[in-house]
Amino acid sequence: MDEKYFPEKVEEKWQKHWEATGAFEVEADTSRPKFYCLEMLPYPSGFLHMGHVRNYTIGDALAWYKRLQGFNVLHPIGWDSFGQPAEQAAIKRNIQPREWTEENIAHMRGQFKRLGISFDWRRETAAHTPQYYKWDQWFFLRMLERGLVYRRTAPVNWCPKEETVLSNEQSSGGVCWRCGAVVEKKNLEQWFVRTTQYAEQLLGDMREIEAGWPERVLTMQRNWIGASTGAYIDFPVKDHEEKIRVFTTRIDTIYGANALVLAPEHPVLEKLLEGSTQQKEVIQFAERVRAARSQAKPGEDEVKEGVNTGLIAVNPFSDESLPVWVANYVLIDYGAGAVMSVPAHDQRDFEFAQKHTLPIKQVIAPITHEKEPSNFAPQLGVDQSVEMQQAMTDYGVLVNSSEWSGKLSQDAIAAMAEYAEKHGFGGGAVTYRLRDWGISRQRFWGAPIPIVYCDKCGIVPVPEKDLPVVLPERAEFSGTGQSPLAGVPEFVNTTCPKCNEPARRDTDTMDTFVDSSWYFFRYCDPQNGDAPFDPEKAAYWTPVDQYIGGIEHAVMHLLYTRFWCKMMRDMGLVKFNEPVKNLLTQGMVTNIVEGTNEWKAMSKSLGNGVDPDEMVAAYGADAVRLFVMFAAPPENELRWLETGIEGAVRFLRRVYNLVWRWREQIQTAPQSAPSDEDLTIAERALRRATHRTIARVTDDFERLHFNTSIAALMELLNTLSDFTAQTTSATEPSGNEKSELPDVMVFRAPDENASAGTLFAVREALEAMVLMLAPMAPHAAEELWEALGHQGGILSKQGDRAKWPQADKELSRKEELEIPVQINGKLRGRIRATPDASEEFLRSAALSDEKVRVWMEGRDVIKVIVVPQRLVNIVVK
RNA sequence: GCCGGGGUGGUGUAAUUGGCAGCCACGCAGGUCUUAGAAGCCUGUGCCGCAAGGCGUGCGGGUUCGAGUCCCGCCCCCGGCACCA
Repeated sequence: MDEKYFPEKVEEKWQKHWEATGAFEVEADTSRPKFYCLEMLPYPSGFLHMGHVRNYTIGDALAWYKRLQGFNVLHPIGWDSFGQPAEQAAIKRNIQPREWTEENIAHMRGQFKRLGISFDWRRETAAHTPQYYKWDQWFFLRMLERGLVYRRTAPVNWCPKEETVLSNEQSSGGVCWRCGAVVEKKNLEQWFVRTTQYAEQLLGDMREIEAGWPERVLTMQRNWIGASTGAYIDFPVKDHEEKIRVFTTRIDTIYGANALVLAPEHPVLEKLLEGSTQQKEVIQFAERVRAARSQAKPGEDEVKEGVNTGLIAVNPFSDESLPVWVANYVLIDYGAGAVMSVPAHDQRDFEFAQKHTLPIKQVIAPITHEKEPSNFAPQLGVDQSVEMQQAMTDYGVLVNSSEWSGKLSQDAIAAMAEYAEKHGFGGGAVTYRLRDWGISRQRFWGAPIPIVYCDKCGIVPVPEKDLPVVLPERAEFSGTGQSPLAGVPEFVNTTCPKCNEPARRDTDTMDTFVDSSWYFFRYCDPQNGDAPFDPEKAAYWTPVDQYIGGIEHAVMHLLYTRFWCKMMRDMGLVKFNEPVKNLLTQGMVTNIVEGTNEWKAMSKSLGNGVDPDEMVAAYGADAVRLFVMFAAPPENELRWLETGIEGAVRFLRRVYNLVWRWREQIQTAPQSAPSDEDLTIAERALRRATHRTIARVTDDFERLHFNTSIAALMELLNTLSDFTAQTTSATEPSGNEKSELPDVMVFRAPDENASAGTLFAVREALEAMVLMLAPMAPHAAEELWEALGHQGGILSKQGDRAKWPQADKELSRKEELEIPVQINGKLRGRIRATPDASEEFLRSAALSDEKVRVWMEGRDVIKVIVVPQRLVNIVVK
């Protein structure tokens, strides 16, 4: 140990030690409790940014804490190394994506090591290696067998900037998740994963993770899945066999239906309109709508427009004839792609009816307190299109609804669905907003889809023995909107696995969210050549105990990985429903934008980025990590403040100096605690402070309140500093020491005759503090732990392995309390008492306190409230 | 519009169950050391007031001996979704 704290030197020393001793390497061991601590894997963009530093620092703190608590901790890292930017770099710098990606990984790996993040590096995986993406392809084939992957032509989201298809999740809000470009609609043949098959489970199983996931994320997923309970109804069409199915949540309003409205793309139209004079008009209308949509901006509502098809449907409840319309406001991929239009009770139908002057019929009356449903006599005409200003969408009482009139909406909804089912024209149903996951990407840098197209045999899956379908080393990146793989003949041209005739490979690659859906299972068994992972090994480590990452993946990655887990469960690979027990979404790291007073996420374009490497060079990794953990709770925004890091270094230096000062003397401290009588008041107080701090910090770690645990450690340091000052002889340091080390705080030597009690209390405090500091500042902690006389490192595998300190319950209670005394709720005095003081004692002590008496003069005591250990409140009049 | 989260000093924040509002840190001010500065150390720092004291957790009400915390109404900020039938 040097006299002065040199972070660079200390950090290098311990990083080498960890590497040499394999300190963070773990194996499954059923005799020990496990803890799987996982941070979302990074995209290898080239450089770690402060957001990464925060993410991995949080995870690392937890990993250290759990190790010290005796858990077998899996803390792995890997790379989300497929994806769009590698291709852009290829175009821009004339370098192949692989080269670019691997250079970036090498650099970022170095950054991680300089930060001292405690990964088991032997388990490192990268999505772009054939050893990894082989299993993406394997999963694809397994899902294909199970009907969970299928190919179809569908209108898909197209990012014009990246020239590829996006999933619904990736184009949420009408913009590309990565580049922000406004997405267009394109009709393409694509591979889809049947996520909708698990919609119900994706929603229902949330119960299992409710306690461990942020409300925000659960809500976002719930909204995204969007379950809607209602009923479907099949409407017969006059002169046709086909029926038209609609979905509605308001079957109680069915007597108010004035039309059926279909989405322009509805498949049933083709048959129904065959030979009809209206056919042409409907087709033209559909074309017009599609053209308008491909140029529409997100958030802009179209004007409701439609055409009458001339078809007539029959309301199965009322036998009324209803015209069948096609309109732009009905969505093909939600519900049944058709609705019954009830303008009186649905705002959209109302607007449509106004536009096309269709009749409006009220069938729900509002409930008022003056009129009971039983004696409500509707005096309503049939057409209210003149009177009504907007739709009445509330529940109410049914009117104008034949025998259903007089029922309440809630009751009618259930009864009418049941009636429809009984009579065979409908029934209760739940529909979901969630759509299937389109995974085809017209990109080069991804896992090739293991499919071959043969003129004779059609779509043929690549046999498992031929996996992986390896990505070619190079391709041309022209930006033509077609996959670059299509321009690589040696890749495209192959033979059909079935008939051996010439055939063509699928030239799309998989969405990179496929890679990240199961990577943390691969970490459990990263070298496996025969399977994605050994289910037994995964059974030990998974599910993930704590997952940490950004909120931006609330719906995309976290929904896909939940789906994947259920799919793997049904394949027998895992035994649970949910892959992640606890989720922490960390907040953004922001910095002030120069010339403004706005805090915004660090970014190149705003010029407010801070380079982690520079910070580590200037202050040390430990100080950077400590500040990041201290400045705000993990979920909050973190405002970057250089003065804050300086504060963190100051704290570390003070701890360091204190250890330096005591390191020799405390070697002679007694091994077991002296009895209370052998301790001075100050020594006892220090011991109590130590144990109270242990209790607080432990509790804070359990709740992931890292910022308050650091505050508690700072308090202990302040207490220890005061204690040290008191027990130190008043002699000044010699002039020599000063001049030799002018910029170091020079401490006076502790009293050479320090009592055994002092030495014990100080050592206890220092050891506890150093160990509790290890999660945030592991390098400094290691150095100090060694200085305190321990060999082989904190995680030493030989005997002297450190354990998280235990709080002594008795000691962590306060010896004496200051109990506030209030008069009529206002603080007027304080009394001293032990924690076990009786109510009676507190009461009389409070009433006889001098300060309190002054305030009671001339007034009557009405009541005295005594809360033991807390306060006394005297009510006077 | 619907759903979710939030509003506490100059700043980041803290406050198991309703029980001393503001821990810890940043910043600021004063002091000490120094030829001077930096660093370090010490003291102070919610607002008003010389003080006694009063006021104070977005606003207005309520429950309670007692409310940052619970209830009702409102305002504002952030995030998500949005023609979802």
